[in-house]
Amino acid sequence: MARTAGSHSDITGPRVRDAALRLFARDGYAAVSMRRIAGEVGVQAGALYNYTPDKQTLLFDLMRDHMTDLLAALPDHGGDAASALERFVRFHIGFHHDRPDAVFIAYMELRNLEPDNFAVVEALRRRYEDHLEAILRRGADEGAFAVPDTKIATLAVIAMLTGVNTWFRAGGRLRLAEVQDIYWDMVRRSVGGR
Amino acid sequence: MARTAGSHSDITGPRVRDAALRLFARDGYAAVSMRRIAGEVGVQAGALYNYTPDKQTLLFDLMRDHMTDLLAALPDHGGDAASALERFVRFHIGFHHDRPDAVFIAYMELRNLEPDNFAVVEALRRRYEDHLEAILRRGADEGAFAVPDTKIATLAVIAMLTGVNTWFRAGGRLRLAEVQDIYWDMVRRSVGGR
DNA sequence: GTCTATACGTGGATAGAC
DNA sequence: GTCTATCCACGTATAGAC
Repeated sequence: MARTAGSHSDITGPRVRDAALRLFARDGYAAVSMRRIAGEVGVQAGALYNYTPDKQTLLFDLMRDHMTDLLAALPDHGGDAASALERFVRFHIGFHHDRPDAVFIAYMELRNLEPDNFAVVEALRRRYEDHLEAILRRGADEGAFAVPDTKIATLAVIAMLTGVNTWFRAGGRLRLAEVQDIYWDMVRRSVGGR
Repeated sequence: MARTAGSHSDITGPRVRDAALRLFARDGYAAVSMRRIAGEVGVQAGALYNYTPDKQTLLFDLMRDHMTDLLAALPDHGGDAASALERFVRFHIGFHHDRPDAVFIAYMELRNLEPDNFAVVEALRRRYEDHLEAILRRGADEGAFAVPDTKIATLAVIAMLTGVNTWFRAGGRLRLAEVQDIYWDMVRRSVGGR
């Protein structure tokens, strides 16, 4: 309906983002040129600027959208604290496993964001941490958990869970569900649960 | 000792490495130019090549030396498994806290190592993991720990501990010794100790 | 919307004087 | 050992034709 014949903007745009995501994850933002992204998509470098004003915005959009998706997908944290924590652990591992490139970029490329963009992404990340901390604090208040410091416990748990992405590969010794079981066991113990 | 008058090689060399360490940690290997390193040291770019054959070797030397120092500083793992694990936890946090730049580079710049260099650094990292895994396995065999999978527990513990460097700053709410206490408590619980 | 062509800066690394 | 000067490749981004 009223789209110019031969227009590819609705297909090329996502392809630019996909290529950038993959290349940024593999080689790092600073090491990836616009020419290389264009090459992956099959267009010339100049054509990329129909889809992003510049390289920085391309990175920022990828990171912000990843964080937004992450927050939107968070499981409900109702019910008792222990089951809410279990849902969080399994969710974190599963969600991150499904998006290894976006996760890697979200953790590695923070320093390549310009200050204003950094502030936006950092605020989103903070909201994610707050979600977990609320679960831990509720469990501590109810006596279900034994955590001396909920903020530190939050950071420790997230660091532990995110580490899965550095080594887990489908088709290896363990299935994802087994990894989720093992980590849930370790997280539960670490916060003094049960 | 027959050193040429005016020679600074024994002082400029370390200064080149120090500057590279700091700049690589702050902005990333790919984003730091040889000119900028030279500027920090107070020499011209060409002079750097008296101290390193190229930029890649400069990065590699920093990473390899860091890993070598880390392995050399590992505490003895004798005694019972629980106390060996406690020593390891306190050591890891303390050692990493003392060298934030080197630690950051060791984790962030692996992908910028050329294949042969990567293999060397990866082998050293593997030896560090094996040290911890040996403690966990001994504890599991002795019945001191309850870990379903020592390899996963190893990676989980290291990820959790290394995460301290992303947020802890001296002069904040907690002293380092308190952080070590809290993490030792969480690690001990996570492997089912005591 | 994509192309070619290009402006313009900066990168790693080297040559040769001092 | 350090300097200046330079080579040449590659970076981001833009202009204007189609």
